[in-house]
Amino acid sequence: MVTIYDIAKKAGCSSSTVSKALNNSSTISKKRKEEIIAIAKLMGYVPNSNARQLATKNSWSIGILFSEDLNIGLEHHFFGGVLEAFKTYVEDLGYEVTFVSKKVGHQSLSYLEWCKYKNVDGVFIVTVDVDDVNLKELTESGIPIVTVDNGVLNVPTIISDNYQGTRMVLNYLRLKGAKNIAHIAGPMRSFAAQERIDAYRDVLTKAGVEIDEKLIIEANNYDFNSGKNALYQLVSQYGGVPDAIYAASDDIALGAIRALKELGYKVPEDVCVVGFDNIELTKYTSPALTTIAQDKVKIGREAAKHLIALINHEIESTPGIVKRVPVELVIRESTK
Amino acid sequence: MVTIYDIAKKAGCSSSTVSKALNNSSTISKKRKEEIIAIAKLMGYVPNSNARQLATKNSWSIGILFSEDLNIGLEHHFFGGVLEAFKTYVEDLGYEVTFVSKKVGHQSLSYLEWCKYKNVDGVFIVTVDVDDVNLKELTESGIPIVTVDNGVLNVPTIISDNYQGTRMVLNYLRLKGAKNIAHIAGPMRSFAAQERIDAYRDVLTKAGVEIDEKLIIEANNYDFNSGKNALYQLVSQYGGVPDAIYAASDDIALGAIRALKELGYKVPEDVCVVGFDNIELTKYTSPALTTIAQDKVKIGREAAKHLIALINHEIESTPGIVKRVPVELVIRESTK
DNA sequence: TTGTACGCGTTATCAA
DNA sequence: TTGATAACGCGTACAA
Repeated sequence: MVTIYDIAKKAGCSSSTVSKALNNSSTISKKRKEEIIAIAKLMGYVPNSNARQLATKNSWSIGILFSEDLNIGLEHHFFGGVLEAFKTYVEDLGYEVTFVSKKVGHQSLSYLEWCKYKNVDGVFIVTVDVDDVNLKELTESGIPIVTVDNGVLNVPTIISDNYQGTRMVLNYLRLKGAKNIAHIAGPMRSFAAQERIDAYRDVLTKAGVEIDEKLIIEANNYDFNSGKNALYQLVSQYGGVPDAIYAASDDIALGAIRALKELGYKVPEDVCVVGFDNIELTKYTSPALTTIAQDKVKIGREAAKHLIALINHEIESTPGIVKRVPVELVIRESTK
Repeated sequence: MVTIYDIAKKAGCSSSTVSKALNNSSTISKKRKEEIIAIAKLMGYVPNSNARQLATKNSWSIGILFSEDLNIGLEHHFFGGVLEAFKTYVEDLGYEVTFVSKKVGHQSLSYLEWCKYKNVDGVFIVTVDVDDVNLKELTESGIPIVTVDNGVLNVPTIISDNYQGTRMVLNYLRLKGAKNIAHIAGPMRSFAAQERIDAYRDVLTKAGVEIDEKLIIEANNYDFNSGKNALYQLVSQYGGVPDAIYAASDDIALGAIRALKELGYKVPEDVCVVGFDNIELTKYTSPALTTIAQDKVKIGREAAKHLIALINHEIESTPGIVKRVPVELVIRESTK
């Protein structure tokens, strides 16, 4: 490893002069500076992150909280996409991105301890078990934090505009002539699920439609099988099929469609179905799914922007939703 | 921030004694040790990563090379899943996981420079543009590296057993009575694509089947549209449809199925189609896809194991495939 | 404009 | 068993 001392020796100057040259200080002659930079390059000098951070007390690093305790992880297209956009944005600003861990060497640490250990400038909570005992300690620590929808609400949150999405779905379905529109909600522990069901009620009520509670059902989870089960329950409690179904996720919608097929119904002829997310493959299912597209890239980027602003003290941390990202209605074959 | 000096003051001893207590040295009395640990806990002491790493010259950190220059990224289920399994494994051993970046602060760095800057113990190449000029420098640097299939072959590689998978597909299809079996290969810049097409040729030849070059076609990419286009080309060059199609990825298979439908063919009645990957949603498409399941978790974990062994000098680095992970044939509705 | 000297928080050596 | 003291590599007052 070549250090600034090695360079100093070769350049015939002191280490501090080298340091100045490398950090383009203004208190150094242009000639010396270029000379030193040339030598540094020649010798293959690379600064040492630890020494630099120790001296400056400045980490330029961001922690990612991505818990795999849940059955939702990196491979989940939505969170994966959001994280990628986030990473791209902050790396371009010169930050490094490290996963928050619960261990360092042989020692176990809490999230907060790890963040202090690494002296991260901020944390992006992507997914986390909201019941994790370590979580509260972290969110209340004062370290800049942002999150995307995942139920942690005492932290600045970037989230899709669920109301807008729901309104677009319902208006579209009603325009198409659907009278009774059911809603298969996501699990209520998810904030997005709550927002969507609230919006469903609100939009219909404002449109003068009386809410039929039999048309509402909560899925156990966001996945395919939960959607399938929910559909069976819905048909049973409603005593038949509605004109249309608004599902809280694409996976739920696909599960519902599968159940409908099993029951002998056709989509969209007998029932229209709309999902939420716009995951890649819904383009290719048959019928291709009409859905609300969430803007993963924008969500990730907005989360990054917000976190950087917090880090730079340009804004104050305010718990709850700080940014709503517009969604889009993508019309395909599952509605007519 | 509380340091070992603060603890030393409170405990009435020297900082070096504190250090010993905290690192469970054997040259310290049990009583002192417990006393100091108690005080440290009371004061909320957390060690400083930078200072420790600077002193020990030991980083306990692994870099992840995950390039988003390609149109394949974190949101890709396969690589996302592999990375997650990798991360879980190494974090449990006490390593921290950081994305390799091309910038630090305002300065641009090559991959290798970044790795030196951070002093990482090893690198896991998940995805990368194989033509990246920075890549060679990194792979030849001597830093422990592993990768999974992505075309970088001068590095220890963990990969699915493509031969086994191909053989299972072909045997199965032939058993079902398929005479002419087409292969829609992946792009040849991918090593897995090459392996699969080679296996296709070899297995059939060994079974006494003469290879009909008209039954082979290379898709431009691994995605849906490439599969769709490839199918049209295949039908055109073959002058009809074969009994069965073995596609190099699920996305390709789904694209092919879509094209077949457009042409008025039924799957599996007229043509059987088999994919490769077993991505989540293929369970739910109609027809549900018969495919070869890749074991993402095992691949990620094996990559982790191998890298750790390299880091610990338990093994030597050998370029090329170091581990083949078994695959599994998952039979669903797209074959009969 | 340059160099000296010290601090960042920790580990490690060696003498006490 | 404990405690000075010197690294580790870098940045930065402050003096020259």
